[in-house]
Amino acid sequence: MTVKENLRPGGRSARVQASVHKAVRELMAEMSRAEVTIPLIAGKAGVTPSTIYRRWGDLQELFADVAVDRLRPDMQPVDAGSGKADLEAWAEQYAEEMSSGPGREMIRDVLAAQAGANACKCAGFTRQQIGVIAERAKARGEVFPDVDRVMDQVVAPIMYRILFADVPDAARVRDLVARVMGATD
Amino acid sequence: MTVKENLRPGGRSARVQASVHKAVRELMAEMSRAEVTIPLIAGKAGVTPSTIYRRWGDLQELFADVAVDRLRPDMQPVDAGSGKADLEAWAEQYAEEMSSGPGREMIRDVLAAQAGANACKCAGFTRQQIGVIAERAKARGEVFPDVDRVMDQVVAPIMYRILFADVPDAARVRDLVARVMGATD
DNA sequence: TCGTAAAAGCAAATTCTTTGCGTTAATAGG
DNA sequence: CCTATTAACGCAAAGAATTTGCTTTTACGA
Repeated sequence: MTVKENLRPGGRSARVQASVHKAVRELMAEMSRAEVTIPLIAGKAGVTPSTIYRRWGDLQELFADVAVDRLRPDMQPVDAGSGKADLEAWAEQYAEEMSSGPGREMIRDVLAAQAGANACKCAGFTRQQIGVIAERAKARGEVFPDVDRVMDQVVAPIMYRILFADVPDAARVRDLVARVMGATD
Repeated sequence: MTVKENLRPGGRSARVQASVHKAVRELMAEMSRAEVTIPLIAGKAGVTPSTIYRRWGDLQELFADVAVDRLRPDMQPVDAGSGKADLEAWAEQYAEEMSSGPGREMIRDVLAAQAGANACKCAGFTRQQIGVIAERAKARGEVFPDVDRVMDQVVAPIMYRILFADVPDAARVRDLVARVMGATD
């Protein structure tokens, strides 16, 4: 049931994984999530259903695997001149991406999977992005809050709202950033 | 696919719902989640599978429905003498319950369902509990932070950690409470 | 009491999932 | 360079879950 982490780039396993992931992404784009089935994915990917069942176990694990891939940041946080501006820009984009339709579904896919590793990985991505902003701020000689505190006071509230309530708007995100940047202790 | 909200207490629908919920809870107690199937639940509940399929749609929606029921608080927050003590006691218990094995599974069940209403309802329960603590504090003449702020700075970080990372320990929870109670703005 | 509509039962058809076995392909050792 | 080994895949049949049309039951209101 476990998906191999380090596949040789040219190996057969890697090719299968790539074509299955691609098939999932394409099918998700053209139909609702509930209509996507493993036989359908297998057909589009050019593999047999049993291959998918054996490698991923079930649809949820496969979806989670694909979602983590798509949630991996594709670039470093933009440099907006100061730590606060960097964090503000990053947080606004994060909130927007994550609260979009596809964003919410990817998060749900990640959380729905039995293996907690995927969710941890996502939090790791986020933490790393904030780490970059923090390092940059410190290199400039600025004071910048601990990464853990930013996770607690900015990332967690955004994600909580997305998951359990409404979509956080830009003003609220700025407010969260202002609060964590304003704290002096 | 939608489950009726207000069922007549003695009606047939209410009886079916009760027996199905009971069957789900019992089966979850005696076997792993992946082994619980709709035909199994139907058998235990004394209904036919098609009844469940028609009322809930699929296993995830049914699980979410049961989970919301179980996440509903069964009592008011205990009075520990002061707003801070109340919040501390409540938050510690909340963190403990939610990060337990069954707690995590219930949260995942709620979030995995397509209908976002269940998740909202859970956040509503939490908000209401905090509201009680806030009212009590204000009745005592204490200053107490806004409920939204407590949600952002205490509840959200706890939930984020449970979902995406590790289990928050009591010290960290106390730290979150201390911070939100210390803020003066 | 009777009519009505919503919900449940039943059962057949369809679709998905599991599994045993043979085959293929990548890797390591000679 | 060639062969042994092993992990992964394809195939196909068996088993289980899901869907659906139709009938029957039940609660509620006229």
